[in-house]
Amino acid sequence: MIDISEHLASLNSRQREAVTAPDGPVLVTAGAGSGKTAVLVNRIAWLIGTRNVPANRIIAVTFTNKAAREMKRRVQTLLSDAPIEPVVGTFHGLCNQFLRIRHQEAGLDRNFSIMDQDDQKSFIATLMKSQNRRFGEITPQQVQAHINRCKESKQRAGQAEVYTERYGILEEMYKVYEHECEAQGRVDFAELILRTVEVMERNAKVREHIQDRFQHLLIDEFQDTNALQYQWMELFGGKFKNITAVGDEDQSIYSWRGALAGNLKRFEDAYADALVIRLEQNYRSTRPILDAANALIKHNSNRFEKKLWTGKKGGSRIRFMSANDSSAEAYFVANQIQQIEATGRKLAEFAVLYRTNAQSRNFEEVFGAQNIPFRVYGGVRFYQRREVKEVVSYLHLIANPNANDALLRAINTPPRGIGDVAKRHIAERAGEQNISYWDVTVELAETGSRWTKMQLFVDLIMELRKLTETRSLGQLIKAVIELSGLRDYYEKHADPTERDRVVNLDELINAGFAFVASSPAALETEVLGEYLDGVALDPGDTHNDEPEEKVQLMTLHSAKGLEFPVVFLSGLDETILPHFFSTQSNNRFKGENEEAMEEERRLCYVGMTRAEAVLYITRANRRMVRGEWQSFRRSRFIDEIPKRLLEYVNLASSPNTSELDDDEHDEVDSKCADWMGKSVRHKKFGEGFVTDVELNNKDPYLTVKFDRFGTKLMLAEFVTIVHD
DNA sequence: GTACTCGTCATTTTT
DNA sequence: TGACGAGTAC
Repeated sequence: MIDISEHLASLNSRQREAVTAPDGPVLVTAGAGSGKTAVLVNRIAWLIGTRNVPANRIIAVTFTNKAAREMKRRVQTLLSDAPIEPVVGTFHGLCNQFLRIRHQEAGLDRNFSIMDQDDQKSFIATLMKSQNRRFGEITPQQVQAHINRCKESKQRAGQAEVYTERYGILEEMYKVYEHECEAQGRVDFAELILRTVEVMERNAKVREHIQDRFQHLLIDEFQDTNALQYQWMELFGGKFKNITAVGDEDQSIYSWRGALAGNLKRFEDAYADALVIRLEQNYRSTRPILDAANALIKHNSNRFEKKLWTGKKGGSRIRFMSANDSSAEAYFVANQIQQIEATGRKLAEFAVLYRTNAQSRNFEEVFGAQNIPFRVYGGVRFYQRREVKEVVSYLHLIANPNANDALLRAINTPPRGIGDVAKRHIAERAGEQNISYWDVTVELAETGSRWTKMQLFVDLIMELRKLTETRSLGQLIKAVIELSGLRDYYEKHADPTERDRVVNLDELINAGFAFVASSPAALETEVLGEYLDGVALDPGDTHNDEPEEKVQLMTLHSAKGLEFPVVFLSGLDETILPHFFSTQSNNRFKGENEEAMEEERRLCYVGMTRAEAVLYITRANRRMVRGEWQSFRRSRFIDEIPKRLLEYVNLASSPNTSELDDDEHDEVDSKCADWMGKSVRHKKFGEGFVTDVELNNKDPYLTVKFDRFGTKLMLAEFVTIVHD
């Protein structure tokens, strides 16, 4: 038995309650920075160490590979001697493992390959082209959205009733897509989960086996689960119902991808006996930051009321800067960073957050000019680069001869004289004879001298396939790059930006060698398959682990889950944050899209709660948008933050931040307590109750909801308390 | 079959 | 502004 009581002692009582909750469903709603990961990690360790649950009978699910790795690492640290690890992974990663083992039950090709969103889109585009017909207004993205939406609601092609022509085309393409995926052994992200759910539902033997095996199921970031993932949870945890779900509806920022924050409520309703624990103590941010974030998120109506608090004393006001234009905004940020850095902070402690990727340009230019090292997260990922994708499609074709679009990409890269005519010929013959592109290519190569170019390509692939048996992955990738002529092609290219691609080719070889070192697979041929899964499911960051001394630039979405001592939340302008699309109506009769607006507010909330000590909010009157100057008004979100928490600064301000003293805090808190929720009477408006209290120059301003006159803002002296 | 030019189009993107 | 795909010129 492993004693983790020492670790439990470092938790607060609510956290401890969650960690040591008895068997049965547990729902933890955990505010930003309230230690939800600590709860999950400690609960796993407690189950293994104290409750003697075998580690391999615990399954924990996260959304990102990074989070999964982190969780594994921390559990391992807590249980230093434990020989077996719990099963920890992402929804997609776990489903992939499930399907690899049971590809027969799932009706999948043994070597099925996984398509990421990009692959899926271009696959659909290719299919649409090969249909040789007009699609009117319908784009591949729309078909993709349709397919993914259907799969998320468990709908297969042809199951929906078709009322409009448009919908008919979408359904038709869905059918073609399904058929081609089947034929080529391709599986998209949604399919991984849908297939798993289907097998679990259909196959009682598999279901019972899995349900018996996993005594405990834990899910992180529950607000981000979609309908299908909820069903996955019900199936995997269906026998013991020892399900621990952790989430925060206020941090739900992926509803546009099908995430249903309502799953938290659904869980609470579905498992009536669930132990519900709310974590509201924040360990990350100072009080002014928290107060501001709380005040902001309170403007969302569709949420469960909760208030984050901290035991921390002190903390400076949020510094708000309104610049004349976007470059002044960036100069201000650069300037503040330089000044604060001089007082001893490291560059990696600063983060600049923005709503859209396009905003990073401002900062990149100015930081470059000011010699501030920075790192931009996101952008074009390593495995999305053209030259990398080219090598990867060779690998796909080597591993899976049915991968038609991999063949199409590889066969003429670098250019070797096999153009559109030849490709079309391949596609047609494959269609007529119902065989793969690869088989056609082999046939053509054998039929005569007219296709010598194809013979060379076939020889190349055959040779490379042979190498998989004797060479390591790194050597194989190297061979692909050399023998295909890709290296030569890029090295001799006239355009210098094209020549730079060679660097990425070399990096890819390194990645191949590094992967083998960390891969559990025994055979070289299996390593290739695992590597390709990883490319799709866990492309990782190219420069991930190096502890860099650089300012971090990223979108609000990618900042979720991270924290930084100093945060610059930039672009707080109407139509940027909140974004233009959420200020638009999706319905002719309503002014704004309320749901979308609330998601923007949550996004802003996520950004603010990333800050530990210092939070800046910046904006600009004018910005360059698509090559034109545009004017902006400040974001409504700024007005939703109480004035007393903001310090207005300008370009010339030094970062000596003004402390908000605790007395003032406490006074505010006690004044708020005096008035919050009380029933009051006003001479003219009659009776109502207090929904909010703000202090302005120490005078309490009340927001009062009157029975007959709606909501009014007024000084407290104009009303009298009727009763508590 | 390949290289260039022009027109179009622009949220967020864990997997 | 700038990235990307389609269409045109070699």
